[in-house]
Amino acid sequence: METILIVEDDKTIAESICFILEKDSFNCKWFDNGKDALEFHKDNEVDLILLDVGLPDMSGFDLLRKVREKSNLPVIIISARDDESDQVLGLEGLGANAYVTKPLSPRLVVAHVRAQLRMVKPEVKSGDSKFSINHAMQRVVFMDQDLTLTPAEFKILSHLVKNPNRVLSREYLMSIIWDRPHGSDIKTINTHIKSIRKRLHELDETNEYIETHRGIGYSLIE
Amino acid sequence: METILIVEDDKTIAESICFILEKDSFNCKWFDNGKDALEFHKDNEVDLILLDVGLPDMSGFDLLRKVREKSNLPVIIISARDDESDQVLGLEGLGANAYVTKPLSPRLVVAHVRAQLRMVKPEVKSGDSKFSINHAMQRVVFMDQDLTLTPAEFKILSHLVKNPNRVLSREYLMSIIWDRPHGSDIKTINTHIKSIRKRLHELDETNEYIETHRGIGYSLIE
DNA sequence: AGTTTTGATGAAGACTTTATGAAGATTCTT
DNA sequence: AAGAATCTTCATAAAGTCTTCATCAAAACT
Repeated sequence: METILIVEDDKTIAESICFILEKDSFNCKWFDNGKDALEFHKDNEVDLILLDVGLPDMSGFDLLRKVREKSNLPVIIISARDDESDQVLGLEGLGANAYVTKPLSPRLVVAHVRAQLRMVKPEVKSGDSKFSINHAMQRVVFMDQDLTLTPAEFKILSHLVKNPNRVLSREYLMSIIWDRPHGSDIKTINTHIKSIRKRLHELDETNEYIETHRGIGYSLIE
Repeated sequence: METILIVEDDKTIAESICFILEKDSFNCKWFDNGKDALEFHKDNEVDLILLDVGLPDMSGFDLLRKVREKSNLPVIIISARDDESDQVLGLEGLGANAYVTKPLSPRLVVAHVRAQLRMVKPEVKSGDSKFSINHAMQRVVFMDQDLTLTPAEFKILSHLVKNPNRVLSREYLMSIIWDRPHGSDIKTINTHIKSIRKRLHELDETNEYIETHRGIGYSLIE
């Protein structure tokens, strides 16, 4: 699952973009300043950066330059300035991949995100985890084998894989499964977890990968 | 040397872009109408298309759609219309890669061209696949035999063959079949898939090549 | 220890999605 | 305009999935 980094000091804009991206099953991280964003990018896997050039603490162009020193990932620039020289500088000089100007439409931004990610090769990259997500096939890969999962199981497990060593509450997992509010029993999650565990056991009997956290929810152990 | 195809009916604009591109050691072909451009694209290797959506003979979006039936190469749209819905349609619906609006600066256009070409993905080679596509004949070749397919079937199967091991949603497959928005039932795809499967079975009973992904769509297994 | 709370488990049935065959509508060709 | 091919819709069957329920097991609390 792709992680999008949003660097934008306007909370309203950031939230509306995040909302659409997450509904689109992108993983979305928002920072309102360049320093924290750079920090996060250093330690985490990021697939694309949405970058506002008008940041309070440091110029967005400076951030882009720092990012480009280390990686080649797609960067989409958000700017209030509709000035051509900025665009050329950002695109050509520093290697941004696209440019949108304010006032911006969240839908258009997401369209740009998809347009960029479409061209990045669908590499399944996994660190040292036994899990990775094959988004193209809507499958979770476990120890180099495709897991056959039902839609609900896929949604739950992919979120657990995306947030390893982190407890996800039943309420949260419920909200993932359904598009709209659905007055179902929270225990339903237990049953889904049960069947996910069963499928994992079929491939590896030795370990317990999904840990129960009493009264809260579940987490995936790395 | 990369070949850029410019489809633009304004000679002044086309020439100034070509001038810069060629100075930048790109190979540049200019057409003032979609038909000739499509013809050229069919028979020649093209690395990127610069496309004006306001063409006299056919809509630029139609051209983009036709190009997308056969290839996945970067397309940058040039438009006089600064209208959001057009942008979203071009970028998201049809797979354009960037969008610039008139009045345009040739330097900015070239910056976009470079930004796109920098990330062109390594081609997917269909070496050991049982499928190949004969575009000229509008045929899919399966185990060295020509499959007789209806137009809709060809469009669906060729896209599946071009994206093996990848789930294509029903919505996406619908958009492939129709030139313009068409308020049809999404279940129509099921029926087309059924008849494609039937034709494949006539040539090979042993295997299931098209896999159903519940709630999403279909994929072709290699 | 005994009681209470919470989670695990297996199975039943409700529900949803897809497959299928056939009929009707549309488009294309002649 | 007729006929053929194709596309879409529909009804129903089949398959797959989700939720609930009853029961058992484990942990927490007194």
